[in-house]
Amino acid sequence: MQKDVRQQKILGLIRSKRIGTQEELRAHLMRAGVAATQSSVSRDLEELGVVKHQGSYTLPQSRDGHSARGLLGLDMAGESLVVAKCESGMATAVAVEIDRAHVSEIIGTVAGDDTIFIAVNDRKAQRATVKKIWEIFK
Amino acid sequence: MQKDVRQQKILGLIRSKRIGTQEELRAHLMRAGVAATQSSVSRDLEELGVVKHQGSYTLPQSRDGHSARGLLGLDMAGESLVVAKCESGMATAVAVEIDRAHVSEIIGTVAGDDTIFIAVNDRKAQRATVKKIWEIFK
DNA sequence: AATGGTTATGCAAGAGGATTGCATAAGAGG
DNA sequence: CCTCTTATGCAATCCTCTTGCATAACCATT
Repeated sequence: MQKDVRQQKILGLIRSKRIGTQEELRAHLMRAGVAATQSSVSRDLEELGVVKHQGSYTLPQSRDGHSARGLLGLDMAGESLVVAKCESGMATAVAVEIDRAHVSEIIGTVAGDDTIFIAVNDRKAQRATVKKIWEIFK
Repeated sequence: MQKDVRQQKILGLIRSKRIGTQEELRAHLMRAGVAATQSSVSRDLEELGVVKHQGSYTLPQSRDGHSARGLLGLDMAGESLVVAKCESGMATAVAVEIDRAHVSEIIGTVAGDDTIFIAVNDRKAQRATVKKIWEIFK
């Protein structure tokens, strides 16, 4: 499926560049090897919750460098693990918050000092989980 | 879709009756107005995490909060992880007990506060592991 | 090891949703 | 009103999920 890849690229693009129109975004996607029509871009922006602010697309409540309550990043490992990187010593706190959110795809979490392992069932659940956790901490 | 209804009925059935084979389960489903083949039943049981224990199907989950020495339930994630849910703070103790049992399929365990990740090789080992651990604590 | 009973699974078909592009409507700013 | 930009109804297409069939794998017993 093309959609997830495209949306990820879009997020990357609007974070790194000033993008003023959907056609402009579309051109960048093209150059990145992702074909898309303006229709799709429009629908993606809607889904991602991107807003146009002062003439360019941006994520609402954009993070200004400092991490969201201890969470530094999310990665996927294999097809049934999501790995969360946290600030030193914050993993447990972050894990508690994730647990409290009751993300349905999450089967279990184990926290170390600055890393959390999150068990899920498959790639699909992985994607959904990353997305949801990111929502919690954004 | 038929699937959700069928799986709910299955859960109800294995909780209320002693069911020893998938054909038996299938017959009960029929009587409840849900047609199904043995293939579907097999896949449902897999998805639901149902385990055959002492000759009858059952869920590896303690219903009544009161657990078998700290173990609340077992789940499978992907094809090489078993996730054990424990009472708060009990994960390490439960893990020690699991380790002591020397379950041959278990490659390693990591315990957090109330969750244990248990690494195994494949689906088959997963099933065997859930069964064996459940038997230890039952 | 063969057998009989039970359970798992590869494959292909069908059903239902999700995704997309096109055309076009709606909106925004001059 | 005109142009540029964005949103959306519709239809075609693509995918994923579900299922049954056939059969393989498994397991206990002899």
